[in-house]
Amino acid sequence: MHISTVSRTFSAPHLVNVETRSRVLACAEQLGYRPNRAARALITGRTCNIGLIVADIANPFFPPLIKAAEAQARRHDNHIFVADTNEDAIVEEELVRALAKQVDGVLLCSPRMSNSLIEQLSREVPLVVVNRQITGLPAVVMDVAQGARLAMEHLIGLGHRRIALAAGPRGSWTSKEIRRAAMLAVRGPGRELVITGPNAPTENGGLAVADQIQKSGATAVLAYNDLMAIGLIEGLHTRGIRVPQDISIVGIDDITLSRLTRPKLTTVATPTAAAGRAAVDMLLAYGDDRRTTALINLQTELVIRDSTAPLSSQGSGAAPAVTPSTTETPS
Amino acid sequence: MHISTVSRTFSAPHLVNVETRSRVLACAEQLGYRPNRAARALITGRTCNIGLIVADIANPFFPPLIKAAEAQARRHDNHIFVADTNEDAIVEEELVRALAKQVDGVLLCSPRMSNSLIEQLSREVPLVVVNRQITGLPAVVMDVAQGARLAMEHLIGLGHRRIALAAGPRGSWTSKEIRRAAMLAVRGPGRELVITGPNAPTENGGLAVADQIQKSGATAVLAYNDLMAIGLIEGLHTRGIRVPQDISIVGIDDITLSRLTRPKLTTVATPTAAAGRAAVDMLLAYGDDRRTTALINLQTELVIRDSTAPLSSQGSGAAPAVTPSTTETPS
DNA sequence: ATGAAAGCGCTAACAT
DNA sequence: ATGTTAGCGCTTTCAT
Repeated sequence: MHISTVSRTFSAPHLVNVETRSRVLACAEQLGYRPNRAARALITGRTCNIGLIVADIANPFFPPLIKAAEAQARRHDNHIFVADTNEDAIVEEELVRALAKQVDGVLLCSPRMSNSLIEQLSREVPLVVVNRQITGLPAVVMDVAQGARLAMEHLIGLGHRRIALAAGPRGSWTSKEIRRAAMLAVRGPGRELVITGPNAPTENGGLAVADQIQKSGATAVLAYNDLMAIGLIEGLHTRGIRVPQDISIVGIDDITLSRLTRPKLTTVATPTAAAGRAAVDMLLAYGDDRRTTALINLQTELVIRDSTAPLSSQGSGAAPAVTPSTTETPS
Repeated sequence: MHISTVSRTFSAPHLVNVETRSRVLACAEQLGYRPNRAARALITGRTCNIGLIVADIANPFFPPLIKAAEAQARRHDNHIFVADTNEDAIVEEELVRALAKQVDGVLLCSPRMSNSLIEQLSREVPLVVVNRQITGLPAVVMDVAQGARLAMEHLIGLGHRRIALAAGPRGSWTSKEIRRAAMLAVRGPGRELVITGPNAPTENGGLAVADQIQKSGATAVLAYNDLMAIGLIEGLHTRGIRVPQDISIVGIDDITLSRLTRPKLTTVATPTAAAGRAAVDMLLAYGDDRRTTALINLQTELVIRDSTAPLSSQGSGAAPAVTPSTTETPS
């Protein structure tokens, strides 16, 4: 029994006699033998590894995506390299190049690079982009534009007329989409959209815009993501502005946290786990017909909780609640 | 200029003429050439990859650890495979074996396997264990025993006498440590420790014990982690029991979330990022002298926030607050 | 159905 | 300081 038979037993079992096969398997079992995938990759060109590059592992938006992608990859006997760019476009590029040789493809989540750079990199290694749409590249996006529209319609329906948008970081496709959709949705007589940003997509980013929001006189805010929304609520709280009594806040993402804060956050739910799975599937399907540059657009939905309220029950906007209309008794 | 010179330029630059070296580097730059690390690993035996196995990526305890480990690994030009066991010991074993050949070592975070299995696996691939102490194996642990003691002393200092412990999952070393320390700390005249569990280390796990906690008559609870503590607060809330007025709750971990819930959670802060870094350093130092099985024990500290209060200001324990002593006026 | 041999991209002796 | 050679563990023709 010789080495190539062993190889066939693992990579093309049907080519080997049933009996020999089981003999090989028995030996392997006993010796704890497993084919070395790196060596195999050297000749087959397939590493069975996937790179997953995210902007910030600790941002609660990503872990569900990473978890789902990892599970899906493993279902197809692939493993996942995870890397964190710290929201830095330079690191991002370097990371793709560094991983290129040891993976079959890279999942680029919420990239901050330029389109042209991404296109260039996609010539060096198969790329699937998540949360961004680039002509000619396979992508998985979540329909945040629709989500932003729903959020704005919700706020308008509640009577709000002056609405603020706390935009996301520079280079974020998602932020641009939200901005575009928000402008469209708010457009109308007597309505106004105030845009602040760019902001860091974090709690601190939200804290930092509280001041501008207060001054803007907006009675409602759509934030780039839940983390910012939560920071913003904190910031407004310390300024004596109550949510939702004085101002309504809507987030985006529906991270686990948003069900647990007080008030519970009204938000646009994005299907992050589904996105992770879809991205992996897309990458693994790359080989089958590589010219098809698919685009998967996942639906979002508005989850109404406690951080939004009708304008009528509110004070006169983001100014501290010392106006006549706010003569409430403590309850 | 020949192939081995190119190789040397990258792996032993000092052995090649300065001029030739820069010529090689220039060419490489122009062609976008990078040494294939898988091929290199085949001969050197070093993959420059590290496996990181966690119980649940989506559990907010892990992302800061993963992020720190990834950053530290990259600082040493290593990459990280991340895998998720879903709290399943079987998956855990399979994962270690599957990764063994393509990494220089594996970081096993909060493993649920038996000690003997872990010892066996450590003979197949260098292992560093996080959040668990196994004689003879390099480990990074956080001193949760000390943390649990601090938490209990805090509660006792507040006048609590009947204290509950909401234990963690079966197989968790951390849970055992906490239990041991809690029993020691609570021991004393007129004091009693009520233990419930094992429980899932999640919000749902906390929700699920709310009932037992209520019936236990405890006036304070130490939970296995913040997630459980938060779930427990929710569960108690729906039963009309207020935290901290009716019952005090302490969590463990100090995840980001615990600063953002209402009430803000009193908790034991565990240095997860430091643990991630330390574990990577330990693994990379493995080669230097492999017999040294170090143990790093990181300090924890108590962070007092709003979920704990003196017994005197509380109702008569976990029973609904309809006792005479709770005749408070709304404020 | 199995064996023999070449070669994936690289490094590490060993020459020169 | 550079070239030559063998071989890491595997897969894949090509023979048999």
